[in-house]
Amino acid sequence: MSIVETADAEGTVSLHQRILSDISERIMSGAWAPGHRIPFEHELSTQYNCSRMTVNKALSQLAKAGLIERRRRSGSFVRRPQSQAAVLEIHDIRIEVEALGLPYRYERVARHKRRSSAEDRALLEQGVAGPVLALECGHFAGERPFAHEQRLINLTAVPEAADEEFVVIAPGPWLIGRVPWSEAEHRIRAVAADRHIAVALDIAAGAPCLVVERRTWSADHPVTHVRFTYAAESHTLVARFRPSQG
Amino acid sequence: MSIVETADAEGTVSLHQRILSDISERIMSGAWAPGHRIPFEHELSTQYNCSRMTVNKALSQLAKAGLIERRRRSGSFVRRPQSQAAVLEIHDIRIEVEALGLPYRYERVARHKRRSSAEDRALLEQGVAGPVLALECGHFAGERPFAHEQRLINLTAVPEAADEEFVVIAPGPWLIGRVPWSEAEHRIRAVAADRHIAVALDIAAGAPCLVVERRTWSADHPVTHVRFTYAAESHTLVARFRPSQG
DNA sequence: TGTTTTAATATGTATATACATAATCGTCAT
DNA sequence: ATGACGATTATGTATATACATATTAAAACA
Repeated sequence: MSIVETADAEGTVSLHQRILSDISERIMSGAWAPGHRIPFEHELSTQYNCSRMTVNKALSQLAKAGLIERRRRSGSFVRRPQSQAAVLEIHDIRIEVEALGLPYRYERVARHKRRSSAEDRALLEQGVAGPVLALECGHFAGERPFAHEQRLINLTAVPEAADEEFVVIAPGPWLIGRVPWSEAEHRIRAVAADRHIAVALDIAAGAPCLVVERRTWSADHPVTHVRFTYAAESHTLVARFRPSQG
Repeated sequence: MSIVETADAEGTVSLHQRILSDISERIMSGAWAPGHRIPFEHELSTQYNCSRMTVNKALSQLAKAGLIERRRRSGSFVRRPQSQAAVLEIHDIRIEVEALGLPYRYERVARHKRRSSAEDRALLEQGVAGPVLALECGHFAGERPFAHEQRLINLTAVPEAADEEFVVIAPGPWLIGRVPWSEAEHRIRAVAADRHIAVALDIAAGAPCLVVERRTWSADHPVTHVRFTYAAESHTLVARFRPSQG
């Protein structure tokens, strides 16, 4: 997402939006190089014939987006690109499959309720042992396996999950909207399919797979750990770029 | 990144920051569930004993962050988490290697200047044929290959690159800071190593690899296409979670 | 000359005010 | 009932103003 909002059909944008996009344009195009001092608020308010507050609103947003740095008494300066960040959109698998024009099918393979093992606790980053729900699910695109899901749900954080069989609804959509998440972490890597995954995805053992692991917290309590395994041919993650972001 | 700024040592935060974090806290904790109508601006301005403008500043930021949705005449409502977006930090490979405590070494394997082929144009999403620079580079962690880089640079967009040998400096760091980028796209997938990659990374042919491809534009002109290939064991991409983001 | 004090300046935050805009509600006529 | 229409209401944007705060430049002083 760009910090510049797209104008609507009539092209009516607010003044501070226009100031923001004008300046952002000049920075992006390189016309104002990193280190360059952009005009003072009072200069811009004269240029645009508006109040300083309006200019301030635009510049504050640019500063928050990391495009400029503001220093009292000195002015505002174009920042040099720092950490490059890309936004990964994490879609629902059903949506992904249907976007391919293929019929989606979900299947619960296994479901076990147990007291968390040391391994479970490591995956969940859970402090003390407690009840967990371990799920294994298949996601299909047409007849072909699309992704294999291995999930742990912390029943201390989400006790209602104990009453759910997850035969009809997949745990992902079930959790979303029910549990407010505050933080999560993704790990993405390539692995060779082990025997178990090879059978589940109907590929050769040792074939390359993309693994996306996600750990979710809600208010400092671990909620779930999920590992999606995709056969190499079936999946590419796409990330849009975000300039800036301080 | 949280939209709630961290307070400084004395705990002095501006009032609109406090309002923002109070509300954000209640949403994150689930106290205010999705669909809940949060108090009107005039109610909050009474509660906090401040002007409506101050409340508006906080709520506007929450809306932009995607935590709430604002509807005229109706009020502001907690949004249910929509598209989940994760921020991928794209680091410099040198930094990544050095973070592992290993000595970093860069090596230019090949460099060809040529008129762009149909394949080149497809990778760059370049309209018409023009001069391109094709580079192949190795990145090493200690003695082991860490990543293999295959890059195309559009010499129409970056003519100075034609004079650079890229023996000492890697093309990534060279381009960064020199070319202001405005947009990019990443594709991440797992592949089996072909003969060429297997030799370059010193792994078996067919072994799983993580491929990160990046295409960069600057002011609508394609600048570069790069493909990094990592041996499966050597690399995991980590993404932090961003709740919201409309 | 070197140090301290003071003034000037740009940004940061907050206020009261004004009017625009979109959506909803109630009323009234059909 | 149903539709038109005006009143109401919450948000959206912008203004002029005020004072706080950080930082730098200039002036005063030892």
